[in-house]
Amino acid sequence: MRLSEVIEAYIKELLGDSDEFVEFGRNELAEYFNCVPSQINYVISTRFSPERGYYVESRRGGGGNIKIKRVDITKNRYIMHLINSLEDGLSQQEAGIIINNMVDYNVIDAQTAKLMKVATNDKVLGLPKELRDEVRTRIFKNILLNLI
Amino acid sequence: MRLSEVIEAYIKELLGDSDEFVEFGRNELAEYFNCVPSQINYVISTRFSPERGYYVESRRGGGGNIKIKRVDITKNRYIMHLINSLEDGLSQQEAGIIINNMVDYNVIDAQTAKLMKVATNDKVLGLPKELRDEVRTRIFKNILLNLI
DNA sequence: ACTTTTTGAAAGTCAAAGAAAGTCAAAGTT
DNA sequence: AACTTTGACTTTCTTTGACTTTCAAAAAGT
Repeated sequence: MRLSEVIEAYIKELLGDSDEFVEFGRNELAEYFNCVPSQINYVISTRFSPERGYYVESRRGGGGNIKIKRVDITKNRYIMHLINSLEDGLSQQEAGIIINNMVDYNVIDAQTAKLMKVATNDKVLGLPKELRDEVRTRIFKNILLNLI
Repeated sequence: MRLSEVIEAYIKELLGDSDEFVEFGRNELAEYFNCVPSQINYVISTRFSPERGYYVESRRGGGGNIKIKRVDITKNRYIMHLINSLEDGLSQQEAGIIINNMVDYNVIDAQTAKLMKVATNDKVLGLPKELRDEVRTRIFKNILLNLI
């Protein structure tokens, strides 16, 4: 069994059924599994992505840590489906259409829609096009995930 | 738990909901938490700055002390003040602290706070640091603008 | 008595040290 | 070829401590 799979399983074990954050120190975990700390990052980025229904947060510095939360993907199939069907490189226009649809379907309210539009707006992001669409996609997916 | 957070929580506990000054000796507090006095300054400057809606006064010399008060302002003024006082190059941490304060001040609800945190999160933005703080600041400011 | 000086008790500043996590590419496996 | 493991280097946040500034009360000078 691959180490990354063991670590993946361990974190999922920690997560259990609850929809709470599970929290740990990267170095602790690495020590526990006798691997380099960056192995943990590898596991997180390959196994705990938004597409798979996970939201990840972390802090550096003294007392730093990593927090992972599992979103109950059965709870909102519509949103999960959306997340998985999103190509990388979402344009502002596409995002806008999706957001409007969500309002129409009462998935989000007008205020949330507005904020989502602002946070995925071309001018606000203000990056070269390729990068912009990439960043927008990440923001969009993660916001979606947190709406569930 | 980080000492700085414990101290932050303690001071907020002291402050409660009242709009009175809370008053203490820097050295006393440092002694109470078993840390160097300048730790208190660190907490104050990172958590209780004017930008975050606090007013701080202090006196040196014999019988010197520190007084902290929550500034009571309306939502829109709070937001306007925030927008104007935001430096370019906001870190995730700073954004997070400000968002938490907005919740404390009942300027935004928990759901909006979450959305804002996601949209200003390092991992979600996933850009090289120079760009990241810049983009985050734009997103943050524009969301604020749209809350008015 | 009334200034002026001293002195000690605070608080402030700032940079260095410490403690985590992140990145990225090279090396190893399957 | 694709996936995994490793490690050197970077970035971020916190803690610490030496040094500075300020203030008020006591001491000293007039």
